[in-house]
Amino acid sequence: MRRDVFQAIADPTRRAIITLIAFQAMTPNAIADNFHTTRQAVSKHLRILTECALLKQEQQGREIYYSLDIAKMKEIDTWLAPFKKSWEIKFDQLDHVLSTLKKQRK
Amino acid sequence: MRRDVFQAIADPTRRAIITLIAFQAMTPNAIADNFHTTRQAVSKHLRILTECALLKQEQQGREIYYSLDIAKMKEIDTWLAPFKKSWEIKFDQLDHVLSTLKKQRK
DNA sequence: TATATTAGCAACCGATTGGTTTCACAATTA
DNA sequence: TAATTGTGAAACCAATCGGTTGCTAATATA
Repeated sequence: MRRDVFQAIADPTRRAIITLIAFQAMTPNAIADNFHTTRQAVSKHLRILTECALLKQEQQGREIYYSLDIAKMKEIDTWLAPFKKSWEIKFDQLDHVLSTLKKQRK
Repeated sequence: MRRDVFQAIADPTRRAIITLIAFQAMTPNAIADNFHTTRQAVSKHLRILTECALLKQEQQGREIYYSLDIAKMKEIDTWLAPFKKSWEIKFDQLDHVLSTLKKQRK
């Protein structure tokens, strides 16, 4: 089945899973503990996220650790990039102020 | 009906519409000319995009011009921002950090 | 060896999706 | 005024979605 990153992140539960495992790899059971659904439902979400390469699997004994593939997340940003310029121009002045503040802090 | 930006951009036709009208406002008929679907199908997409505030309408006589609300597009970038930091680090560096963390966990 | 744990798959279900055709209505134009 | 044009809404349809329950396979543990 053809999977699309944009279709994958359309579901709020899947976005929550992405945020959840962003820092550390987790097993399906551990992930499911964070949601009010069955383990099987979460398993389906993991399948969809894995099929579009947003998630990587690493088997450890009978456990499978799922982790986020940051490179694939960049795909969303790539699509967004052309539009991004528009709002960056709008907040250009603010950006300038912020970067100046950062430099001063360092 | 509850509309979500992420659900809105999940459809490839809707993403194409966004790209199409990014530069200039267009009428439903003009937009529909660019797709192999009926005008009514495009009208539905425009409704969904408008409901989640990605599109703005401007009536001119009997014509309605649709334009992109760039500010709403930023919402996607906002969700992406925390992850963005990860891929902005050089990838080999990130890989090193991650593998070190994994080894520490074991 | 027997039992418990971890995980994915299959079948089913109601709701939603994206599409179509048909229709209604307002604004332009002949 | 009558016909045309631009648009949205309604009704319908097959396909997909997110969820459930029940099952099987593999690994770990008593």
